[in-house]
Amino acid sequence: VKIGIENPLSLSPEDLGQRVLDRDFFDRRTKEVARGLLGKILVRKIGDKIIAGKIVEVEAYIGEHDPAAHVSAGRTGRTEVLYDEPGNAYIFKIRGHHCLNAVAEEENSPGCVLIRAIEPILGINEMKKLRGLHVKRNRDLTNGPGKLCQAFDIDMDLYGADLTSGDSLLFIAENEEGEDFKIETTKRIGITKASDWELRYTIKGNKFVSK
DNA sequence: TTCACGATTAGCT
DNA sequence: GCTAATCGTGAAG
Repeated sequence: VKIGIENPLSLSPEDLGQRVLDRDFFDRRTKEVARGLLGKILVRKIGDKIIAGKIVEVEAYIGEHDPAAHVSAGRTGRTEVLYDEPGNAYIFKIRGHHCLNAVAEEENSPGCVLIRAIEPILGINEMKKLRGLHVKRNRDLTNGPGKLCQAFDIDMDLYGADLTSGDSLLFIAENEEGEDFKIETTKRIGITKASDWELRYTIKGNKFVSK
């Protein structure tokens, strides 16, 4: 069965908790983690409701030597979690919008992967409520880092959340029923520093990427 | 305390 | 495609 917006019940919440990615998945070079996260399922639990979607677009921020990374200026208050163990959530605010990252690499090696777009699977009506009436098309629910955080109700309360536990309010699961895809590599979006570095990865041809 | 600067979005033309 | 709105963070004074 192919996972997608046409058959949103093809994954059960119970299955998703069983398929959670372990910490070793994130304990690799940031580029590998970024590419590996494509096609995986982001899962959010809000009370008895569950929201989930397939990751279709990510960007790698590869450490202090990356001029576009927040850690390029060294360790600061908001970047603390990046220096901790991999597999946790790094969340920050930009111009009034939240952005979700998965921390990669071992302790004191502050790489992370920005989740930029998701294909909705479960809880689409809930996403619509959270995003607001002005959103007409389903593809506009989650095709941007700030949009998907709003659709998944992700804010600073989830800073440092453990993405590797099925009991967590936010985690990432294996997609055993996913179809094959090709990865497209491009320049990162919306940055001025190191703007020619090709660290953005998308599922080629997917309609839910941000551009 | 002030100030400049974005890993953005929505609503225009 | 272009741009105004928007606001937390971090560095300087």
